[in-house]
Amino acid sequence: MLTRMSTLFLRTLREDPADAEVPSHRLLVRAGYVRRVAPGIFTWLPLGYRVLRNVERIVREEMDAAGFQEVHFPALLPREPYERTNRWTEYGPNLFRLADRRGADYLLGPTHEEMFTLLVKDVCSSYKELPLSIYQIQTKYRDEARPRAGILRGREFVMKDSYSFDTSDEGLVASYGRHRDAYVRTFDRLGLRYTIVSAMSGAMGGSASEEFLATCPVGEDTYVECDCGYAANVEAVTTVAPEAGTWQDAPEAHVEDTPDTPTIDTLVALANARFPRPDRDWTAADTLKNVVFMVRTPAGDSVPLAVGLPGDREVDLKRLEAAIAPDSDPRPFEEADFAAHPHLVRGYIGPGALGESRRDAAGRPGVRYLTDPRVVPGTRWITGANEPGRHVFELTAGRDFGSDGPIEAAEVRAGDPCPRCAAEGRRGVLVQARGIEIGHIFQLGRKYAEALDLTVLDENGRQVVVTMGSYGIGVSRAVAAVAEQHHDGKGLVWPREVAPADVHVVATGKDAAVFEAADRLAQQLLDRGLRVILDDRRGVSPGVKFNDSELIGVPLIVVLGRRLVDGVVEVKDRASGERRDIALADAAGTIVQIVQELP
RNA sequence: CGGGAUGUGGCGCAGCUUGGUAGCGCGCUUCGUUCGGGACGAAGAGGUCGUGGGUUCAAAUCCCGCCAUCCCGACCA
Repeated sequence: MLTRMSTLFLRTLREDPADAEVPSHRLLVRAGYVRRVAPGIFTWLPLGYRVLRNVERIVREEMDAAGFQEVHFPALLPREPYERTNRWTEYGPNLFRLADRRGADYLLGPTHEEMFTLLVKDVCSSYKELPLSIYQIQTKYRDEARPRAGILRGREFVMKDSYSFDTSDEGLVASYGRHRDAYVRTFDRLGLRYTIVSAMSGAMGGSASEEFLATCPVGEDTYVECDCGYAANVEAVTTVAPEAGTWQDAPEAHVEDTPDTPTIDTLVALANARFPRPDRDWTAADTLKNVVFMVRTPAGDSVPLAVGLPGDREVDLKRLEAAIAPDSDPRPFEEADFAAHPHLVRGYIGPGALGESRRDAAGRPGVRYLTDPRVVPGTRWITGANEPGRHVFELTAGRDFGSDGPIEAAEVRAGDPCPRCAAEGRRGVLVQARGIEIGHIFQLGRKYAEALDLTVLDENGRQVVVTMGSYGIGVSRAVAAVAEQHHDGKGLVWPREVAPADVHVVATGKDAAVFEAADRLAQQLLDRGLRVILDDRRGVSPGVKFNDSELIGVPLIVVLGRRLVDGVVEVKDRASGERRDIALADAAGTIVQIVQELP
C-alpha cells in the first residue's frame, strides 16, 4: 500500500495534548493515530487504525495457527444469559446497560463467557466434538470507574477472547497449554517485553491462572519477581513461614498495663520504655495485630472475620479478598460493627477474644480468626489483652493461643523471601515491578458450564459437565503497550510487523526531479511488496518532514534530497538512528534487503 | 466514591488579584520570498470565555449552584 502524505487524513501536533499524561497516549495523539471523543473512548485515524489491524492480524494468525476457530458475537446482548450467571447483578455499575423500545434490558458485552457457553451448548452434544477452542476479536464495553492513560484503560476497547471446552481436567490443562504457547508467540511477534506471572483467578472462579504483563513503569499492575525466574502478582504470592519452634524455655505470658497505646507505634514505644529487653529493642514485628473485617458470604450474609498478622505489616485488601473466596467484599470494622461486638475492644483486640471455638453464652460460635503464616507455633507476641489499656506479652502461639487457620492477607514487600527459592533451599528475595496486563489465561473450570447447563454425552452415554478455559488478549491495549515500550524522545518506534508501513520515503526541497525520483522509488518498493509512506508534500520544509517521519515511527526512513544529483539517497534506521548512503540506481533492492533484516 | 487541579478560536496557553475594546504562539487561507532539522514578510478567516443564576451602569474577571475533563487514591473477568 502506498500512502501519500500530501493527501493523508492526518494532523500531527507540535505540542503535547494537555490531557495526555502517559507516553503512549501523548504520542499516539501527537502523531495523529487516535483522537479522544469521551473519557476512555477513542477514534482511530488512518495510521492508528492500520496499527490496530496489524495487531489484530498477528493475534488472528497465531490463534488460527493453533487451531482455534474464529467466531463473532454481537456487542449488544440481552440480559437473560447474564441473569443466569448472576453477573447482571455482580458486574454492578461497570456494566453498560440499556433498554430497547419495549423496555427490555440489554447490555453492552464486557466479556462473553455466557454467550460462548450457550453457543457451544447449542451446537455440541457429544464428547466427540471436543476439545474445542473458539475465539473472537470484539469490541468490549466496561463502564470503568476511572478510565485513564488513554488507550491503556478505556471504556470501549478491542479484545480477543477465546474459550476452550473439554470433557476432562487433563483436557483443560492441555488446552490451556496450547493457548499459553500461542500467547507467547503472539506477544513475541508484537515485539513486547513481558513477564508471565502467576495470578489468582479472582471472582471468575477456577484454578490455574497466569497474566502476561508487558513490563512498563506506567503499568497498573504491580507484581513481584525474583532472580530465579519466579514472578507472581501480589495476590498469588505465598508467604515463607519460619520454622515452627517449641516453648520449653519460654517465659510465661503476662498482662501489663499499657495505657494510651491504641496503635502499634505507641505500643512499641511504651514497650521499649517500660519493659526493655537486654538483647534487642522491641519492634513492630514483635507485635501481633488483630484486624477485624466484615465479609459477605455466598449466601449474602455479613459475618465478622479477624486477621492476625505481625504489627509491621498492613492487610492488603486485594490479597485478603482473594484469600477469603468464596466470601467476598471485606471491609474494615466501623463504629456500628464494634458496637455490635462489644467483646472486641478497639485497639486492644487479642487472640483471647477470637476464634470460632469461643462460643458465647447462647452457644453461638465466636469470630472466625485467621492468622498470617508467620504466626507459627513457638512464636512469641505482644498483643491485645482485650481490655482497654492492657496488652499481653510473651503470648506464645501453640501454647497460649491458636487460630482457625492461616491466611495470606498481609502485604507483600520488596525484600520478602522468594517462595520458590525458599522451597528449594535458596535465599532469593522478591523485588517489585510494574506491568500492563496484555493477556490473561485461566482455567475456568465448570462454573459457567454448570450455571448454563452445558453438558455433552461421554463415551458411556452419560451427561458430563464441560470444563472450560478462558483466555484474553487486550488488542487495543497491546497497541498502547507497544507504544509504551517502543518510543524515544522524537516519537514512536514501531516494530516492523506492527508499524503502519515498512518504509517512509521523504522527498525534500523543491526540485521536481527529486519528487519524481521519490515517486519512482516508492513505486518500486511497492512492487516488491513493501508498505510505503511517501512524503510528497510540496512547500513543506525539510525539518517538518524529518520531524513528522520520526514522530510517526516507521522503522525505515529514506530521504531523497539535494544529494540525489550524485545518485545518492540516505537511509535511516528509526530505532538505532544509524544512517547510511546508498546508490539510487539499486536503492529499491537494497532497501528491501534492509527491511527484511529488521526485527 | 474521597482528595487535587483545570475549563478562554482546531491545538498549547496568557488575561481574572485590581470589573470597562478578548490577546499570544502554533495551525489554517491568500500573495511573494525561502527550501537538509518544526523558514520569512504582508494581508486575512476563525471565539456563546464550560453552563445556569446573582451582584453591577458594565462580568472572561466578583458571588452562588451545576456540568465536564484530567491527575492521585478507592474500585476494576
